[in-house]
Amino acid sequence: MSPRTKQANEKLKQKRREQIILTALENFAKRGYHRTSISDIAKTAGISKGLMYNYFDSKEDLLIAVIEYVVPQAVEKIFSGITKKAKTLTPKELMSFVTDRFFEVMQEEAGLWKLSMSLSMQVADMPKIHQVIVQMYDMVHRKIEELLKRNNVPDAAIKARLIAAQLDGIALHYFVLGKNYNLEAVKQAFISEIVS
Amino acid sequence: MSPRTKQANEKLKQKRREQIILTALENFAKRGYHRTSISDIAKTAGISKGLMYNYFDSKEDLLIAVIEYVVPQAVEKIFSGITKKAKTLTPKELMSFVTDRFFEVMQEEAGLWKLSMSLSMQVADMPKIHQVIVQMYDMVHRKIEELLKRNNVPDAAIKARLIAAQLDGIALHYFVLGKNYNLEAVKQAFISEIVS
Amino acid sequence: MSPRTKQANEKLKQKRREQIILTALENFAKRGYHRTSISDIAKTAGISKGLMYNYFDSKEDLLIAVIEYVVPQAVEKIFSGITKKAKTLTPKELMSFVTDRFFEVMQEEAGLWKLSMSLSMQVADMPKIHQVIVQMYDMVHRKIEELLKRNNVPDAAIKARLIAAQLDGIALHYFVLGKNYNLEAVKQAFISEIVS
Amino acid sequence: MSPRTKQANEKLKQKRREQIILTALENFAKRGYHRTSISDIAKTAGISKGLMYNYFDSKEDLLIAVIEYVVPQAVEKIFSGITKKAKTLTPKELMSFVTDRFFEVMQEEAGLWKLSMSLSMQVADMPKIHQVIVQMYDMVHRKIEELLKRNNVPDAAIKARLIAAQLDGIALHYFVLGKNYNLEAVKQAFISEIVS
DNA sequence: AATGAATGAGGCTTCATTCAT
DNA sequence: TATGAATGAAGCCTCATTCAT
Repeated sequence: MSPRTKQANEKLKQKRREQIILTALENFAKRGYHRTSISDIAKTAGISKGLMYNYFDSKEDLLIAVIEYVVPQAVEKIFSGITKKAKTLTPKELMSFVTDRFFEVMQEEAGLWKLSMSLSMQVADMPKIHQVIVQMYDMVHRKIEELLKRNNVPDAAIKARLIAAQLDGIALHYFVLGKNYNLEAVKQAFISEIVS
Repeated sequence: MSPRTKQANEKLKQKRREQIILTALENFAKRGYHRTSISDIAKTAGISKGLMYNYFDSKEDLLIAVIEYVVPQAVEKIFSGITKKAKTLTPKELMSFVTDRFFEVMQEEAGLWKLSMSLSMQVADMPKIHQVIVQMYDMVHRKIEELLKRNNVPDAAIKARLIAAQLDGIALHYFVLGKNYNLEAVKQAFISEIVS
Repeated sequence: MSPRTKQANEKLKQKRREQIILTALENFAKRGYHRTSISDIAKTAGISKGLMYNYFDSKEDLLIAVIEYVVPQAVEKIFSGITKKAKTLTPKELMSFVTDRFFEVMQEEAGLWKLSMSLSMQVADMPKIHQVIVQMYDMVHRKIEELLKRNNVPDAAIKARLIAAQLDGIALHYFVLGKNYNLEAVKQAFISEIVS
Repeated sequence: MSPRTKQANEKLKQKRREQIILTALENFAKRGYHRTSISDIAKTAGISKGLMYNYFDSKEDLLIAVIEYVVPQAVEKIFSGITKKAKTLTPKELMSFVTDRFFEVMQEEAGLWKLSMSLSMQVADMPKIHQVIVQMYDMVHRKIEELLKRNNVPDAAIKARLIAAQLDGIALHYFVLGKNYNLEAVKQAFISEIVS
């Protein structure tokens, strides 16, 4: 009687949701949130504008969904495998490993990174998004802090903030300056400083 | 009509231009570029929308003018007085002095800072603005590099990039996290690391 | 498949139809026709949007069905029992009885009442609905006229129109002014005038 | 220097405002508020949609403006000249005179009348408009009450409500039934009742 | 030089209706 | 019979830009 099984339907919906989110990220990353229209996204996703609103209540909601969907994945990408490696690597090696992962993911997910950075600066009047972004930064701070504690670094909390700032700063400059930025050299310098 | 009048006019025009630019910065900083309308700016500046277009061909042109006018001033603010101090301070003291200035200016000019950071991330299709911003970052890199060279720091070029990144990263986090960010502690930690 | 099943089905369909109609009335009454969506109604009725279109060809058709189904019931409510009472009550008592019923039903069915009044004013391009509403008013006029004739009131036809107008006018004002309208006092005044 | 004098400009703006208001009334009256789009109004008024929003902040604001602009004029039309006549006519003649005016204006301003009646029933979620309409009904009630007091009618307040209800009810029925409603006869009956 | 009325394209969103399943 | 994903037209509104005055 019922059309499609509920489960199959739910799965399809989930797929569609992801498709929209990824298309949105792609668009937002390319032109920024405000310069991207719902129309753009729908067109890129090959669906009608109206359908968007079956999945997300508003453009802002879509943005939140994008961030909430993609950011944890990126963070996970960076820090994943750490627990396994934790047993075989020295703390310093771990730190170096994570840093490497950071730079890899930053380049792979440049769109996401740029988007969240530009959003970070202009969410004063978008409280929901502000909150999501704050949580994201907090999470990263905490993860780095944990790593430092394993290394018995004193003042791990503040030190974590310094390191996170440096990484984000490098990302910022890399995105702005592009090929003119010697990312590899900066990365090596960063690692050798950290590990020293 | 007379040459005098022409000159006076020219001066007046220049003044007005500056006034518009500063008003625009104020508005852009407060609500972001896209959420600020030409109407808003004209109203705040106390002139008509029409007149705005006698001074700037488009909204984007105005944005460029803002960046071009204001960014060098901020950079100058940070590094000004350095040449004078250079004679009386040790290199390390100089470094510490500049860092202090950086944090002061960052807080004083938070609006400008946020604006240029958010623009930095989404200038793919705004080449003129991209160029201005690139120059700004380059200038800062060079200034820090000079300072480091005075301190006989090896690899001054790369080191300058690391420091600049860290400063901008701290600014980024500070703007996002606001009161929840312990700027003072981070700043002290940064300085003591630099000077060590 | 068997005739029995067909009959049962038919009955079920009828039940469902009524259920949709009543749900629709409830919704239309609460938020007005235009501010109520088919989605709203389907959700409230616990069925799918698609199924709605098995029962009604369009939203306007549903509206017509609502009016056609519900209005006669309300009229009936007011005048029901009259023939029985006619034998035991004096004409004046009857009149008073009906008036009481009118005010009762008006309050019980406020939603329906408001809906049909607001529709009454803007049916220029909805001829079907216009017709239903016209019939309703005619029916009421005739019923009142009959009552008056029993009372040997001269010019019963015109008088009926005056009374009907007064009742509807009171309803109108009551709906608009709500608690600020002293319905009880007005009602008493109306009855004492009628009966005098 | 300035284009047009400010006064001339103000006058033009006022004219335009009125033009929009009257066009809007015409449209709202014909098809109701919800079935009339801003587009419709702009088209009828021969202006762009955007211009509407130079004069009114929203569609709802426009509706309020329509009512506030037009209702007092209609009320005035009905009750105007009363103070002059008050000296030469007996109270009953006055009452009859006002009633006549009511029916004239109701027919002349049928659009406005229908609009405000239909709105009356569906403003539950438009508080601003509800308020305006309540005020309108209050005003009429007070005016009638005053008239009755001159006639030394007891219970003038309640009586005024009854009369107002009757008049509005007649209007309601007249609008619904159109040519099938014997307005002239009803009117005569109403007047003779009132005056008796 | 200066105004601000006017335009029109485009943005976000809603919703009646259809149709594959 | 029943679902609800999907469409697309239409609605309200904003705003950069132009232009008559």
